[in-house]
Amino acid sequence: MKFASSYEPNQYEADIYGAWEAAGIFNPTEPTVPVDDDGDGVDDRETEKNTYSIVMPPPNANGNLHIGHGLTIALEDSLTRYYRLRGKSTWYIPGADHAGFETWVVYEKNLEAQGHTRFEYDRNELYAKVWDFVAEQRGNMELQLRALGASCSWDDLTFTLDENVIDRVYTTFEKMWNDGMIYRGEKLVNFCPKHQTAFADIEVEHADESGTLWDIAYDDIIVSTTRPETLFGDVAVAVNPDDKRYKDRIGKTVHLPLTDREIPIIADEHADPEYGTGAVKITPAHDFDDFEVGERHNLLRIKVIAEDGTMINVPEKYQGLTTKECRKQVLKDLKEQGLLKGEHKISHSVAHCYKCGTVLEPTLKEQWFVDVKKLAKVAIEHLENDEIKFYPENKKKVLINYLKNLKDWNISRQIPWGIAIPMFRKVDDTATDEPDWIFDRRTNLKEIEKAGVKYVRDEDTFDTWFSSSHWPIVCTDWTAENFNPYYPLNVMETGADILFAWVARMIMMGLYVTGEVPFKEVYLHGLVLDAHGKKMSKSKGNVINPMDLVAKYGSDAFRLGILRGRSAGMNQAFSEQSVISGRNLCNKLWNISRLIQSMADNEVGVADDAFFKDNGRLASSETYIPDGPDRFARQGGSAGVPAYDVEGEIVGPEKGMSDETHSYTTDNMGEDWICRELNNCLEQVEQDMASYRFAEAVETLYSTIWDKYADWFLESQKIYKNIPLLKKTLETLLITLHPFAPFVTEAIWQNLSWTDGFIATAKWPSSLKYDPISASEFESLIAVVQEVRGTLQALPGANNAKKYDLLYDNDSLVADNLLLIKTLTKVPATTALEGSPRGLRLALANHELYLDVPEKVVKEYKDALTEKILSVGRELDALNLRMQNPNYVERAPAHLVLETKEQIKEKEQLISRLKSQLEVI
RNA sequence: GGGUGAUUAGCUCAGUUGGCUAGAGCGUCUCGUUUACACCGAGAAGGUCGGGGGUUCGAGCCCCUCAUCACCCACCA
Repeated sequence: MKFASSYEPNQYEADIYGAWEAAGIFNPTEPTVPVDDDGDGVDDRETEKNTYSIVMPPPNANGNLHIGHGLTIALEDSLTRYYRLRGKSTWYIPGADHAGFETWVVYEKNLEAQGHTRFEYDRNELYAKVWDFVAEQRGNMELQLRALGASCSWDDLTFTLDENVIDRVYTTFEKMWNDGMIYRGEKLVNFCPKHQTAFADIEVEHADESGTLWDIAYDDIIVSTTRPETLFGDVAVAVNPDDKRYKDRIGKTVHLPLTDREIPIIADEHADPEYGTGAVKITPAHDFDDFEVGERHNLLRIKVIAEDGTMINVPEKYQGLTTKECRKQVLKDLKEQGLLKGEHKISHSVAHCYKCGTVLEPTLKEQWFVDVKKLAKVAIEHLENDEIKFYPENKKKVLINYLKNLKDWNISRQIPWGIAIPMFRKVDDTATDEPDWIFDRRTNLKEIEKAGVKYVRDEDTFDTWFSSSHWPIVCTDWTAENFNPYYPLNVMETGADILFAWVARMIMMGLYVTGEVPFKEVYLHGLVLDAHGKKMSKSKGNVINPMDLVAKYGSDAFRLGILRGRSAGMNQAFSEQSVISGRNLCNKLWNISRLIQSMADNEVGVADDAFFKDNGRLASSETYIPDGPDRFARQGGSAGVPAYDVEGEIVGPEKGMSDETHSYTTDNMGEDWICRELNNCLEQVEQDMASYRFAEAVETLYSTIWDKYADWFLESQKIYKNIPLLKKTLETLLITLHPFAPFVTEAIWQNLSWTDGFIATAKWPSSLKYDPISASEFESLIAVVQEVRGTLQALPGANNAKKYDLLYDNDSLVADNLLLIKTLTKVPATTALEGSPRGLRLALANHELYLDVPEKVVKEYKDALTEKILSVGRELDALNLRMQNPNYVERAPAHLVLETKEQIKEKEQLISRLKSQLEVI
C-alpha cells in the first residue's frame, strides 16, 4: 500500500514529469515529413488530419514566467492533454523569444551598470554579447514550464533567432520586396530618445497629462502650441478654410518669431476654428498631424531636434540645447519681445516609451515600411468568410475593424538584438544605374560587393512582430512543397492584449506566405488581475509569482485554481482560495483512490474478473456480502438484470459487460446512478472543451468527484463493494480530470495496483452502461436521506442522528435499502412501522416515513413544521397561479405544463400530510 | 469622438439556443473526531440578478433607455 494519507505534490511532480519526458510521450506520433509508401513521389496521407497542433506563445528566453504564462500553460496544456487522450497525434510546440526590445533594455542597463555604452561596440559585437547574456539566463523559464506540467514536445523547441526562423523571415521579406510591398520612407516615427529606437504605433503608450498651451504672436496672428521649442521647424500657419477671421490672410505670409523667416498662411481642415485662436503652427518634421498637413501642401520638413534630443538647424543661440532647455529659452525670449500672449493649463495625452516611460519624440526617419493594404484586405476577406473562429466571438469584429484602419507598418528598429534587416545600400556613386538598395542574406557582412558595386548593410533589425508573425509557419516547419498535417494549427491561444500586435499579423503573414489561415480557432485569455481586480505591476507590488503557488500547493492546484471562474477574453481577479480549493480536490481524489485501492486489496475475490487473473496481482477468495437485504437492492429489478446502454435499451441478455479494461456490472441503484452521472460528466466535459469553457469543465469535474462520487456513490459502496465497477469508475474520473490536473492523476495511476502505462497516454473513457430507471430511483433515495438528515438537525437538541429510529410504512424504496439508509443517515435503526403512525412525519410527498421522536420533541418542532407548511404553500400558490393563466396552458410546451400539474399534485399531497401531523400535535 | 466589455450572495465569479424553487468556490453560522480524506463529514443562513421601460404564457438571458466601472482605438495645435 503506497498511498499516504494525504497527497504531497512535491514528492511526485518532478519525477512524474521526468518519466513522461523520458518516455517521449509528448512527441507527436504523426510525422511531419512526407509519407510515401508506394514510392510515387506523392505524400500518401489524406488531407484530413488526425492531428492536434498548438504552439506556445514563446516566453522570453531569459526571463521568468509570470502569472499570465501560468494561465497560458494551464489553458494550452489542458487542450493538448485532452486531445492526446482523445487519440490525436498531438503536437504542442514550445518556444523561446529573444524578445528584442525587452531583452535589449535589460542588457543595456547591465552594460551601463558596468560603465559602458552601446556606442563602444559595433552591431555584431553587441549581438554576440547579448547572445551570451541570454544563454547564461536561459533555461529558467524552460524548467518553469516543466513545473507547470506543459506537455510540449521539447525536441521541437523553437527559438525566435533560430536559423530556420531567420531563413523564413528573409524569404518572406524578399518576396515582399519583389512584390513591391516593402518601401523605404522618410516618415515621422515615435522615437525613444533614451533607447534610441523607433516604435510601431501599437507599441506606444498614451497617458493623459497636464501641460501648458502657450499663445504666441506670429505678427498679428496668434497661434497656440504646447511645444514652443519646435517653432524653428515651422513652415506654415494653418487656418480653417471656413474660418471667416482669417479668410483674407490665406496665401499671405507672417514672420516667424526669433528668426528672419517668412512663412505662408495656408488653409487646411486640420485647423479647428473652435480650438484656441483657430490658427495653428505647422511643424511637419515633429508632429504627426503637421506631417500630414505638410504632405497635403507639399511643405518642407525642417528637422530641428536630433535623435539624441538636442536642437539642430536652429539659430546659434539655441543650437545644441536640449528640448527642455530650449523651450525655456524660447519662452524667455518671446516674453522679452512681447510676443508671448498668454498661457493656459490644459490636459492632453502624451506618448510614452512603454518600457522606460520617456516621452517619445516624433522624429523624421528613414525606415522600412510594409505596405499593409493588400495584406489587410486578404485577411479581412478570410475573416469575413468565417475561416477562423474566435473565442470570445466579438474579437473577430474588433480585429476586422482594426485591419480596416491599419496604417503602413514600420518594421525598422535601431536595436542590435534582433534579426538583421537584409538590405544593403549602394555606396558606389559611379554605378548610377544600379538600384540604391538591394536585398541580400549576407547580413553578417558589413559590406558586400555585387557586380562590381559596393553596398553597405542597413544597421537596423526587424520589429520582433515581423518575425513573430511567422510563428505558426516556422514552428510547424511548413513548406510549400509538402503536405503538413499540423498546419494550419488547430488553435492559437494567447492573450487578448496582443490581438492586434500578434494575432492580426500572424493571420496576414500566414495568408501571404502559405495562402491559408494559420489557425482554425483563436482563444484569447484576459489579464490575470490581483485579488482586488487591479492590474498586477511591480510598482504596485501586487505581483504574484506562479512558481510560489506551485511550490506551496502543487502544480495541479495552481492549474485548477487559475482556470476556475475564468472565461475567454475577460480580465479576471486571481484568487488564491481557488488554488486552495484545487489543492483540496487533488487530496480528495487521492483519498478516494486510496480507499478504492484498499477495498481492492481487501477484496476477497471476483471470480469472473479475467483482467486480474491475467495480471496475477490478485488473490481470489470469496465475494464479500454484507448483512441484510441490501446487496442487490435495485428498484424494479433484481440481482443480475441485463445491462443497459445509455438510452435504456437492453443491449445484452447476460449479466456483465465486457469492457476493454474491466468487466463490470451494476447491481444496485447507486451504481446505476453513478454511471449515469459519470456519463453526464463526460459529455459535459467534452462539450466544454470543444467550446473552450475550461472553468465549466473543471466545475463539472469538481462536483462530480466530490458531491456525487465521494458523497453518495463511495459512501454507498462502503456497503456494496463492487470492485470492478469501483475500478472502472475511478479510472474514468482520473482520465477525465487528467488534462487539468496531470500530476495527481498520474501519481495515483502509478500507485494503483491494477493500472498500466501512463495515464497521460490512456484512452479517453467511453460512456458506461447502466439501468436508467434504477439510476433515477437513487435520486429518490438521496431525497429521503437528505430529508432525514435535515429534519434531525432541525430538531431541538444535539446529536439527534443517534437518538431516533426511522420508521417506514409500506415503502418499498426504503424497505429495500434499509442498511444503506441507516448508514447514510446514521439513525440507530430503520424499522417497519407497526400499528398507527407515531413520531414526526417527514416532509416527503411520496414516502411514508416517520422519525420515532417523543411527543414532547414533536411539539417543540411545531413552529418549524408550521413554517414548512407555509413555505410549501407559497410554492403551491406560485404553481397554481401559473396554471390559472390560460396562455401558459395553451402556449407553453406540453411537457412543462404536465410537469407543473404533477408538481401541484405533489405539493398538495405534502401539505395535507404535514397538516394532519400538525393537527395531531 | 469611435468601439468593446462589465454590473448576479460578504468576496471572486458561473449561469450555452428565454422554461419551473438563480448556482459554485471561499467566507459566515450550527452540529459532528464514524480508521479514505479536518486539505474532512452533515446541516443552515445569505440574492427584489445596477435603475427604469418594453417584447413574451414566461426575462438574469432578447429589445430600448439611463447610471456606474473597466479596457481598446483615434484625437487633443
